[in-house]
Amino acid sequence: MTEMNSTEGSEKKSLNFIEQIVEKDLKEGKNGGRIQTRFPPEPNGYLHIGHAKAICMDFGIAQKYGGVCNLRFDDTNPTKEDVEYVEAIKEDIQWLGYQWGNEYYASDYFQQLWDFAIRLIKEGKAYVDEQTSEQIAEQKGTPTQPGVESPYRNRPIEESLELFEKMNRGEIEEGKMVLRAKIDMANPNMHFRDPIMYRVVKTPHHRTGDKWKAYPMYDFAHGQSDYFEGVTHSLCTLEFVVHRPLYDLFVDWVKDGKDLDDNRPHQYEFNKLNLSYTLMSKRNLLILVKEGLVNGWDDPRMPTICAFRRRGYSPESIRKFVDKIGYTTYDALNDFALLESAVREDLNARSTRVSAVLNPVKLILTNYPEDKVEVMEAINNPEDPNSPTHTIEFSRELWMERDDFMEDAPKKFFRMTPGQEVRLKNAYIVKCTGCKKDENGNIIEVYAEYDPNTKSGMPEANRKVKGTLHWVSCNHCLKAEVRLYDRLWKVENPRDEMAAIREAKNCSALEAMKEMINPDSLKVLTNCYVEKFLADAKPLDYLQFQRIGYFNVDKDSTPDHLIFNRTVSLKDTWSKINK
RNA sequence: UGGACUAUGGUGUAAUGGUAGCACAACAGGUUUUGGUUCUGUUUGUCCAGGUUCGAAUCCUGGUAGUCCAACCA
Repeated sequence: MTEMNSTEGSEKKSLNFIEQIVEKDLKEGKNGGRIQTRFPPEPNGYLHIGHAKAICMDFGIAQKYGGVCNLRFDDTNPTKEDVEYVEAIKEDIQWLGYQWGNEYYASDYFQQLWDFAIRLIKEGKAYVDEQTSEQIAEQKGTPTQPGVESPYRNRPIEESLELFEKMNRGEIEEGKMVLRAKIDMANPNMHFRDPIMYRVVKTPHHRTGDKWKAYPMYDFAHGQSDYFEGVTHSLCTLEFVVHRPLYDLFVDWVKDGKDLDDNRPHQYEFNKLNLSYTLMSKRNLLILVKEGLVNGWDDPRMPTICAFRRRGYSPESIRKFVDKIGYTTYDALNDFALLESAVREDLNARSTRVSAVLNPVKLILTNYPEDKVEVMEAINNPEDPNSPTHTIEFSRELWMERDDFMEDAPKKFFRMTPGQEVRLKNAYIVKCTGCKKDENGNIIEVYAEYDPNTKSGMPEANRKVKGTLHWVSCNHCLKAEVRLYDRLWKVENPRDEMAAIREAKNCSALEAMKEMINPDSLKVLTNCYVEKFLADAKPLDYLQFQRIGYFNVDKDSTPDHLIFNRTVSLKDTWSKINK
């Protein structure tokens, strides 16, 4: 955690608006000079990269200003939540490089919240409403029209008290009664129009079982939970701006004049992450998984944290990305290229360089002895001055990339073509002499002659040659499957595009998704060869297949069936020229 | 159309009344045993109209555009 600051925070950077607020509060001695935040996920799904942005904020602020960030599961809706998600969320946070202070649950406060609700009923600030949800919605009005008061609004306190108890004892069916705060049905802020505080849910809770039948709503739980825990800065995303007055009101009520006035949580909102070519909402991700459009929550094309991990992204690269996009109050759409540049920057510095041929064609060095095998030395990472090396065998028959040979090549093709010299990385300079084709004209073998005086390390090897190709020795390599991932969506803004398609065609979310999905988002290559050095590679090892991209071992890989994922390609200026 | 919030190059983000800067992207070139990396350079910006001020991206007024709010979700 501390070394993270030294690597990532070394550049001079201006403070974001939240940091400015925190520094000001600290200076003024608010909350006794204490900083406490929380990361409050609902355990109802997997964390995605949008959550990573919130995590970096919540944990980052506490870390930077000597405070604490607690993990609090916002588990107030048992119909959606499960312990399965609790564990996954904890794993993802830790993988990102953060550690919480305490592990809390909103369900820990059910009793305190209940007592508070009882107090509000007794003070005439809350009442049990027996109307249907449709009736309540109707009376709520619209943003442009005020609401009307419920006929139950002024019922006797004793009646509400008794009914509220019944709600919680399971004597009331779901949907038949709710507890509402008595505030202001005409308020221009919809959240003030007698918001629902409690509803009946009979699904057992993943932690409290069937102890409770009445559960608090988000607005009645969040601010109070923050207050109970001593949160000073309650950070969340922009869509909660309109909730803030209600947050403050409930905190005022629960404080009830106790405590110093500045000893209370304050909510601040920042912009959530929108990424181009990415669909972020949990609801839509769930459709992708359930309908089999992807292979699970950690399919490397998903924007979930576990998918990025499986795909070979480093936690540092995600933090670096979040740091680059910053925090503001503007609803931005971030370019996916920025994330890719962050992961390339990080992986360039740390990945082990290896040779892999994804689309092989045989290269025969006709003047190289048939039985000879040489062992060449390859540096693991040229970016690292202290880099170790590993060895790779060289022989007469090699695999090279099919794309690296052209019989009739354009001028700027610095690769294998008859009559032209190229360098074989870490080995010799060779001159192409021709090729052999099958009856359909497909190239099946490429021929070249090597220059024995140009082995890497020899003086002659310094001769200027335009191209350098990677290769593996046919008799000294491993067969592998390689999975190439591309963006899942064809359109830059899938969220807006999906809404537009659904509006135009009056179709389901699934149908709209099928229209936007990129059919080439996954290409599986089963006939690849990698150097032997990779036999022991593990899923979290960072690799660069030289001249191709960054890769890692997939979690499903076995010694008998090696599987690699492409994390991200290398920048490729040749393909641009070639277009 | 009631309320809340927002607007700086193609994208994101600084400048906190005093020289509009940085990153990504794009383009051109140097270096390179990865057409990678790296280095140098180039292009492109304060939504509009008024006002306050010696001075406005910044403050004020009015437009325009966008986001959010009418779950017994969080």
